[in-house]
Formats: sequence, C-alpha cells, structure tokens
Amino acid sequence: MNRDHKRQQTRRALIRAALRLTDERGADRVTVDEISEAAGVSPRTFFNYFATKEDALVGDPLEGCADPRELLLAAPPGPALAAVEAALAPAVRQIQDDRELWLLRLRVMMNNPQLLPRLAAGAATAEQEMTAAIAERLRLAAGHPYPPVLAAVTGAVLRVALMRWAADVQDQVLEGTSLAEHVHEALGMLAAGLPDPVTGWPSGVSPDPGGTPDDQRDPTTRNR
Amino acid sequence: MNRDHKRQQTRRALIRAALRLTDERGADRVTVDEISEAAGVSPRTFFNYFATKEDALVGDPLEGCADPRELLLAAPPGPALAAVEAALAPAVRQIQDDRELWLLRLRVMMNNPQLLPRLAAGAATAEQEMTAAIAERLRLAAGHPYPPVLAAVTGAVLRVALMRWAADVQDQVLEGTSLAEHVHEALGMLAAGLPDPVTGWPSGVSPDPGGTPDDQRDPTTRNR
DNA sequence: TAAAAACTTTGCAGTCTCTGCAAAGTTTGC
DNA sequence: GCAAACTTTGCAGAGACTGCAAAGTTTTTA
Repeated sequence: MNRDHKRQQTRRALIRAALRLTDERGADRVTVDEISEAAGVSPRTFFNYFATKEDALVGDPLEGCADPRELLLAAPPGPALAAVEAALAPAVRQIQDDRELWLLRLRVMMNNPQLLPRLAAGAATAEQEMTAAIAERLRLAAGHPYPPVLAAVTGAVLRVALMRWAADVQDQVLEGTSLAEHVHEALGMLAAGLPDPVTGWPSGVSPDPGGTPDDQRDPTTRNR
Repeated sequence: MNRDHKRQQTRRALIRAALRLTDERGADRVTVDEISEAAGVSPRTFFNYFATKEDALVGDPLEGCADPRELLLAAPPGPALAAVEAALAPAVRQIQDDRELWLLRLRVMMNNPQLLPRLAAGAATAEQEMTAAIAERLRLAAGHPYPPVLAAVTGAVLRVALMRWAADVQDQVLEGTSLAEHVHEALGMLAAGLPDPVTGWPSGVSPDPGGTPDDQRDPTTRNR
C-alpha cells in the first residue's frame, strides 16, 4: 500500500480517536495510551505524528493549504483587507469540506477551554507569515504597525467566525449561516471601522491617520 | 509576618526565578526543581502557586485589575471601541508600572515562541468576560456578532501592542513609544476601518449592514 | 497567653507526557 | 530479489503534575 496514503490514514485515525474519546470523557480523562490503542498503533507512534497530545485534538485550519504568502501576493490588486479575505478563502473552503470533523473538533474545544489557547498557537505561526506577506504586498517598512495589526486582527476574526459557526450548528440552527458568511460578516464590521451597532456611531477612537504621530497629547501617555 | 504579604512575596520570587532562568537558558532547559530552589521553596510548593510551569512565566496582564465588566460599564457613554480603550487603560498602566518585569517577560516570550499561545490563553477568559460586558453595555441580543468580534479584535490589538512596545525597547529605541500610544495607534487603525496605508483606499470588504441598527433581521439572531 | 482553628509548606508515591535510541518490520526503486 | 529508505515499536528515563497526610506557621479565641 502507498506510503503517503497510509500515513494520512494513520494520522486521521489518531485524530478521530482523540476527538471521539475526548468528546465522550473530557480532555483530562483520556490518555495517549488509550488514543493510540483506539487507533491501532503503539503509544510511541502517536508521538511520531504529534508533538503533544493536544496537537491531535486541535489541528490546523490551514493544514494543506498553500502558503499564505503566495495566496496574498496572488490575490487581485486592491485593498489589503479584501486580499486577506481572498487568502483565507481556501482555508475556509477546506474546513467546510471537512465539516463533520471540524464541528466535532470545535465542540470538543468549547467543552474543554484548556484547548482554546492551542488554537491560537497554530495561529501564531500563520500570523507571523501573514504579517510578512502583508508587509511584502504593501511594500511597507519592517517596523510599520499595519501588517502585524491586520494579521492579528484577521486571525482573531477567523477564530470568532469558527466558533460562531460551530455554535450555530450546536444550537440546532438547521439552515445556519455558512462559515464563509460568518467570516465575511465579521470582516465587514472591521472594514466599516466597528461602528456601534446600536447607535451607528463611528467607533470614536481618534483615527490618527497612521502617518501623523502627534500622539503627544494623549492623556493616557503622560506618565512613565 | 503577614500571611498575604508573605504569599505575594513567594509568588513574586517564583516568577522572577522562573523568568531569570528561562531568559538565561531557554524554556526547555529549566526545570521546576531548579526554579523552586532558586526561589527558596520546595518543588511541591511551586505547584501550590501555579498550575503549570508556564503559568509562572506568562503571567496575566489583567491581574489585579478590576473586573473588565465594571470598567466597561463605568466608562463614559459613547462609542463602544472608545469604551474598550478606557477599560483597557488600567491594565496598560499597571504593565507600565511594572515595566522591568514585563519587558523581561516579553523578551522571554519572543525568544520562546512556545509561550506565545499561553499569552492568548489568559486572554481567553478575559475575552469571554469582555464579550459579555460589551453585550450588556450595548444591550445586544445573545447571538449578535458584534461583542465577540470586538472583544477578540481588541485582545489581538493589545497583544500586538505589547510585542511592539517590547521590541522597541529591545532594539534600543531609547525614547520609544509608550505602550498606551501603541495601543491607541492600533485601535485608531481599527476605528478607521483598516484603510490601506499606502493607497489610503478603504479596506474594501463590502461593509454589509452591520452598522444599520435594524438588528431584528440579523440572520444569526432569529433562533432561540 | 495557651489552646484551638485555619492555613501553608513539604515529602512521598504515583500517573502521565514526551524524548532518544536502537532493533524490527515495511515499502520502494532498481 | 535486494538494498536503501522509511516507519513502527519497545524500552528506559527525564520531567510535569496530583493527592494525601504529616509537619510547620500564623491567626483567632477564650
């Protein structure tokens, strides 16, 4: 049997076993030994596939997707936020294609909050790459705040969209909003400057056009 | 000697020992036994103070600050994003007051990326509280996307601001920007809708009536 | 102030995660 | 069919973390 294929199969078996057992009993009532046994491999083999027990649970939303750098640079010319949305699209599509698995995974995460940080963990690497790619696309100098802010913020938005998508399904909303729609909706809020949804007021932090750093009179700054 | 005071002292000794040793050798070359010894307590005592080794390293930016709920509800009436900035102010002030410790901590984090996720971890709880507080302040229905998006996004911004502030100092920028200024600058970008800093183009995701307060038809809210 | 109550520290024994290494087993290319 | 390349496995061991009960310290009470 094909080597790569077999590896993928073992990998998936481990992930599924880990998720199923954790879903049934909670994260700290499942051992690596049990997961491996359920997947039909030795415990030692588990660690050939995953560096930590939690890695098998959390997974990587971007796994198998092209390098974000390429996607971002390949995105049609236009505003950066739109390009980021385009770059995220393959990941979103992939998650929707593996719907069952991701819903299980997200349910497990919501029931085991210790895992939430790890989701951000995978994001940490992706975020760094994203930051670099944005800076490159816009040809901004290394110290410019825009790329890291945009990368962090879109990462946060993706995470929230995932959770809301999963919560919709959990709550039996039969024809719920698609993940892509959740992402788009949240990015739309960002693009609009997070206006207050009740009053429609603009968000009201002085927009300080990134260029003019006349922050000297900011009242929160005078000390130190 | 006063009991509380002694506890705080032990706690700080453990944190300092953990940070110093990790700074010298890297996170995986330091054991709990060594940290405890350096702090003058038994290894068992370490775990009376921190649930994990990493907890001693990461700390909590909001530790000792008032409940974000109260801060947010106490903030002057006005746009939500401005209220969030006001709510963040005490945490920012506290970090600047403990400048030395936080700079060491952030340097350690930048040199030991395994720790970055944990920073988001503490944020996870704070983020939930923030979400609830925002929803309460704006009297939004439970399923509305605005509170979780705003909470996640401001958390991300705070994290980036912290890192940039620390990086400034690391890079010997003597009269660097204050943390509060970094936060304000990043929030300003959000408020402006993340316009492309090169072209000044608006961010260009169709803003999707998140602003118009006809929330009754919000698709995510219809149920429950 | 002495005794009781409340709390903290510690040692110990044990479970679990995770690693390096080398032997055994499998797949692939020639 | 054979050698190279890769994967699985067992084993031994370091280190994180927990529950428990004994010992030590601080605070309260009478």
